[in-house]
Amino acid sequence: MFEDIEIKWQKIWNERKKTYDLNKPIIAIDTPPPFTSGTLHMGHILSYSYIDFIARYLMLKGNQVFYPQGWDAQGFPTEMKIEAKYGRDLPREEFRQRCIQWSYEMIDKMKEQMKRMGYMIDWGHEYITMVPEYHEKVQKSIIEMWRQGEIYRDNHPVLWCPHCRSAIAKAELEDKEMDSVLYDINFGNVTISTTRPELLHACVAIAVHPDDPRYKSIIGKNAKLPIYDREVKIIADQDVSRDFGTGAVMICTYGDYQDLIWQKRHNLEVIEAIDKEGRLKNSKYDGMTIDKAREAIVKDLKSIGAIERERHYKKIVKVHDRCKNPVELMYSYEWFASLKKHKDELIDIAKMINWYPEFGIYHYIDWLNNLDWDWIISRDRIFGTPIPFYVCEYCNNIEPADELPFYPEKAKPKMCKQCGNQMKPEIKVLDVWVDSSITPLIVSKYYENIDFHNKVFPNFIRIQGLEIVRTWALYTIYRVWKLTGQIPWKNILLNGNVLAPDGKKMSKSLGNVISPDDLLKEYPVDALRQWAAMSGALAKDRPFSYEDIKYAKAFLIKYWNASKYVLSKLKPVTDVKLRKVDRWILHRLSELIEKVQKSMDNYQFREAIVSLQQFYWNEFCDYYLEYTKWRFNNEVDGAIYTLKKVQEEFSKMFSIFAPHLAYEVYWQIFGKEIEDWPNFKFSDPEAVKQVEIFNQEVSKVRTYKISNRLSMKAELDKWKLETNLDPELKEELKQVMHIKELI
RNA sequence: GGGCCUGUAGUCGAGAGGUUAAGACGCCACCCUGACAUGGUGGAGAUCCCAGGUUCGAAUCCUGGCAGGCCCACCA
Repeated sequence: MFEDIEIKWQKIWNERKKTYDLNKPIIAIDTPPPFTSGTLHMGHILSYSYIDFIARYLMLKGNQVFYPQGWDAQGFPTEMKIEAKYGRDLPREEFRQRCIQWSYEMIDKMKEQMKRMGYMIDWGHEYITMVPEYHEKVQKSIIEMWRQGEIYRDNHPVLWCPHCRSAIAKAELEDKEMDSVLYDINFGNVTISTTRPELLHACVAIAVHPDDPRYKSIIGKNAKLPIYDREVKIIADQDVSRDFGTGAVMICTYGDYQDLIWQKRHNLEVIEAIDKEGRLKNSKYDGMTIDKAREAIVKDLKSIGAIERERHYKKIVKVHDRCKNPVELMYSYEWFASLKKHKDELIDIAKMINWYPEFGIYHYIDWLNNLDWDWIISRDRIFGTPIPFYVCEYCNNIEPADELPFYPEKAKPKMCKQCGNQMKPEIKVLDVWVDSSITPLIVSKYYENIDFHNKVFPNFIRIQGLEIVRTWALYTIYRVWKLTGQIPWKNILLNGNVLAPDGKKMSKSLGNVISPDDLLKEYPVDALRQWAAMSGALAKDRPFSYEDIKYAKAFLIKYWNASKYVLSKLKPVTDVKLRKVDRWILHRLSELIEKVQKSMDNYQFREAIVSLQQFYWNEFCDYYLEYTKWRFNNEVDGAIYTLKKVQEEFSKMFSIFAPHLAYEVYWQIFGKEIEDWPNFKFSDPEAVKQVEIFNQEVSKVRTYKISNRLSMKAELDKWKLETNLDPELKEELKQVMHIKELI
């Protein structure tokens, strides 16, 4: 129904080149570069609509708004797609090219969707993380941080998938329930419980609970490993669970995450138990796979009578989401950024930013307080920004690349300044969060145009999901602080997830996914945008609501029809005499402007859109419009002035949420585009008071007519007035409700 | 186990010390009244999760429960 209007205005907006007057202030917005999956989901619609509301509001208020869009192209999901299509054996460069090509196709699709949503993005300043120019900026930033001592390479425990032979990120873990056996193994003076006897050779201590009466006497003594005949210390730690197994545990480096904590806490030695292919090392079972070694050692332990008990139970094991194989903790050379040592500083910096909602900052603070180690910024992948360093394998010296962008395949040879040997270009790539954590600097053109940067920085606002506060927001604040000494933005706004209507997460497997494209077949764009505004409190997960979007569509139709009415009545006015009802609605309009403004200043989109809807439908259409009808036979200029004024100012405000229709309506009345925010004030409290009583009287007449099965138009000979009305409103009542005489 | 968020008609939700506790969906009845039947008008429907406390006054503030959700950690 409104499609022609949508197409008309999108064409106008998208073909217009945006220009900026550099002599005036500019407000920059840091929007999320979406991962280039090829389709926007409801969560995208929610957050990009939020951004657009803010951008349009700020623009109407007279600001120059700089609002570009980026794309987070690199990373694991794209590699998976390409692997699925072309297999695992493509040469690196060809693989990368395939990824790039695929990403461009996806970007085109998503860009079309964004344009269709009417977002006023400045497409002249798009950025894509996979292009050489972007790589260069990321690499520059990393080298700069390395110079500051923020980046280092270290041998460090990482999550390792022996099957894929790669370090993986915490986010790539999945839980899997597996059958397991808990063995009680006798160590002489103590019996420990373990599910991983094959790690016995990497046992570096025994731990018991400090208050466990069974073991109090042996704390500090040694115990002897069976088979290996090596002695380890018995230590106390409050993390040991007294009820589990025997209440005594062997600490191995590393059986699991808890082992790592204990090793650090008690400063224990490290024995590497498993190699990168998942075979044992430093043991009597070297070369065996983990499963084989477990079988073998259990047999050996049984033969010497060291196993006292076996218990079968189900255990949750962390597996790699890609191959479903158990993940090991393992030493590996990786690159790190020194996040942890700046904990307090980073909390102080975050407090300089306004968080909407305020509790968002606690997600940030809690995460920082619970950080176990620094940010691992390297990945064993292909489709990513190369790490711009050379490494000397002989003396571990590191040198940054001389020419950027740096690609290891094309890197010039380099000799180590320390030992004279040939250095190796690093072939690992950077974590994708390294790419995306400088978006405020990309937006502000820090690496291209320092004058522009100085002008817009810190950016006005960042909008992002609550669940990535601990990654994107944290890494951005950290990196931008180190690179520029400033906060990245003055404000940060957090949005929640869109759930399925039943309150569950949308997922393909549950078949409850609602897509924007499907909705747009049935609902106008401006309805979808209103849904976003109506969807509620910030940073709160909300089920998708068909009620809301249906209402939004109905509201658009209402607005359109009322506009038709107003348009049909318009004519030049000369003698504007305002009646009390005019003064009432103008007063209410003036209040509405203030209220919506306040809501928008606080990013309360729901409050703003609901105020607009309620005013327009329940006051303007349901009452005021009806009050004007009889006047077209008489003195009508006051009504025309008022209708036009409400329509004008309302359309301006409504255009934040429903730009297509609002611009069209405004265009039809004024022959130009909306260009500013309402600047209209009107106050007449006395008229408001009287008209509110009048409205109640109207209701009474309506009730009477209904209970007597009369049409609203039916004429009444007499009506007994029980309240005191002004003569003008008495006349109004007679005319509006078709009453001959008031008694 | 730790942190955070949320409990208001059948459903969704506004309200943030004083209102007859908005509005929407759904339900019932009537009305094609000069834009709109994708509409209009009216109606029924709420011990504002529970228990204490602060206050002249609490849905609103405090304390303690109970329930749900999210994130994190998690038993070797």
